[in-house]
Amino acid sequence: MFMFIIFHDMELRQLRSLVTLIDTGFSVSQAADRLHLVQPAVSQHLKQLEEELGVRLLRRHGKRLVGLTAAGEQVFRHAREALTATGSILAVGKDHKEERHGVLRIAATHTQARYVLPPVIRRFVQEYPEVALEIHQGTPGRLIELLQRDAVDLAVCTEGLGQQQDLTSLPCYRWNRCLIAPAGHAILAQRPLTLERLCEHPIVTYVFGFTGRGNLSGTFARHGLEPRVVLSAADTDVIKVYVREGLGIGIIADMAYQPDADADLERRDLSHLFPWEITRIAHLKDRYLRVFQRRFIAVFQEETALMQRGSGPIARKENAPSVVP
Amino acid sequence: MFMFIIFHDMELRQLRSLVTLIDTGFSVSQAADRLHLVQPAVSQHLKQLEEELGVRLLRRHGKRLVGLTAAGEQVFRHAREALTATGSILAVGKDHKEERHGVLRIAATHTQARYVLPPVIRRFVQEYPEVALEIHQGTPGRLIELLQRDAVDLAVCTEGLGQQQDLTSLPCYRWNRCLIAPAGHAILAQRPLTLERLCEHPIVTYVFGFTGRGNLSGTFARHGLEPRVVLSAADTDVIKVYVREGLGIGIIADMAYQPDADADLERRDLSHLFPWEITRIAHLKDRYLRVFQRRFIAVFQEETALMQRGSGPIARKENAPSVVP
DNA sequence: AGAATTTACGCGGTCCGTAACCATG
DNA sequence: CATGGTTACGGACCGCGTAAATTCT
Repeated sequence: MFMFIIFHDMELRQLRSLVTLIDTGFSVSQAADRLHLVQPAVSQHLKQLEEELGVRLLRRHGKRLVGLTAAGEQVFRHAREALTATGSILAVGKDHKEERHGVLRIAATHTQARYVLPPVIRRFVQEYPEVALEIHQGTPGRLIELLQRDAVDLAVCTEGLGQQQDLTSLPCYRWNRCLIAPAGHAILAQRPLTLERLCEHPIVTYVFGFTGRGNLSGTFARHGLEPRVVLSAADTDVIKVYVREGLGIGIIADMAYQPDADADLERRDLSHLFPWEITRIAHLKDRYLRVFQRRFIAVFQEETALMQRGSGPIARKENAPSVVP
Repeated sequence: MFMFIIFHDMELRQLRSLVTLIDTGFSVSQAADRLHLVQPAVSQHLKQLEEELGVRLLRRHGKRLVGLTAAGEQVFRHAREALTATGSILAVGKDHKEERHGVLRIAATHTQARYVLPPVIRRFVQEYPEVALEIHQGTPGRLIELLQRDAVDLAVCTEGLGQQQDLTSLPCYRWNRCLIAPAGHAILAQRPLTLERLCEHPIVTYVFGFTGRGNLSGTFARHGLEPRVVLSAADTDVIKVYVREGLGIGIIADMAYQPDADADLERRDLSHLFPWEITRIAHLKDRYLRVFQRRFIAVFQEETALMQRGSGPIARKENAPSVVP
């Protein structure tokens, strides 16, 4: 009779199952679907991981998985690192194999996707016609989540990127707000525009958490003012509609005003009232970016710099700080 | 008849084979030995990697592997990241399973191992009697290599750590040189000691690349002086022997002078002549350090700070800058 | 009861080791 | 011809899918 000591190696699929489990909010079946496996397979992966490490990673209520233990949190972090690294290896391979082919998955807020990205995309597809584009839209919080779970490659975003440890972000351009009102509106005659005067009118602007709303509300609050926001939307187009309806004056991101399409609305710069916002482009830290992904970032920076220099819809007094890392 | 499209996943063992291949200087057989596999297995891993990525990773002369391609370099970097991450996961497991058990692999130069580590180790083994210690010795360059190939956990080192991108290092204590000479030697009467006076005598000191020899030679050179080094050794003990023999005066790291054992040799401080050296403790970047490994670093910092405050062999005027990151 | 997870079991694929083959210095 | 790497092949292992059992909502 012999004793066989069997040595189970930790494998990548087990880590994938763990990470996907967490991405799905601890549903083994959903994780299995995403991984194109059946539930028992994923269950087994998790069990194997816990067995091999000799530590419970998952908190359970009976058979339901409800969260991570302290050990699980640490393992999770390193598991994501490992998967990022292996993903990078695949990306390196693709880059050297067919440099001009691939998929570019971008996530952006509505304002970015609608008003900033179009010229960038136009130039990019011209340069890389064989690269398939995916544009995802969502709140800043959601964009970050998409990056973290590697559902997108790049995110274009103004808020909430600074504090994420696992992301890298590059500043691209800065913007501020402008006022829009139907031609003939009383506020258009008032010079200079002050925070107080804005408060005299009903306001239509962004929902909190979208497109710099935090800094906007904050600025009013810091001056002890309470603007009367009659409607808030996630989406500049919606704001414009209601400003046209006469519901109130609009405060929108300046790059969202289009001289041609919005000729019926008059525009006033508000950059003397509110802090500048910096729009950044972010990706998973330590992730290998394919050449066309890096190129997209460069095109984005070039196009937005151009936009700020006044050849685009927005004329600005000073030159933009064109940031290149 | 059906077409079966078989999807080969990249696996960790393939990455391990690639990384080990490089660590062994591109010998497939040696890599296989280290991995406890046979040559064909490793060969297959490498082939599978190249096939799946669709890119040549290895440069070949006939069947001999001689180096990495550009793509191989990039893949290698990320492969090491992936393995570091999975190694971290195993370490997290061990920490939560048996926090006080494990192996601590330290690499140090001779001076550190002989004169600095002993009191640190004494305290550490008292606190963690169940942790097995391995102490490796080597040149600074070798220590870095050992860290990079994950052959040791920590390295204690004065030179060459700053420039390595893949290592993290913490400054621990600073030191300078001292002069040693047999009692009654002419130089002991000379006050103050200057670089010029040192040059009047034959010198015994460290080999270039060891224990701050670079800065030592550099200092003389910057003053246009050329010391007459009659013997250089990698090892303070050897230097002491020849100083006792009367071969010359010794210039050694100050923490290597031991008042009791070296009572026959007189010591003079030389910190007014040479730059201070900072000894650091380094580990692989992004690697998870087990609690007792972190504790070892802390003990090292505490003990060396104590040493510098004058309760150890070396009395210093000012308090040491106890650096905690 | 029903949804979700774990246990049981069998098949197919594959991973590694042995052995033969090839190339280089 | 010896050293080192690749190709060929077979057996053991195990990972996944199907199906039954179990447990919590």
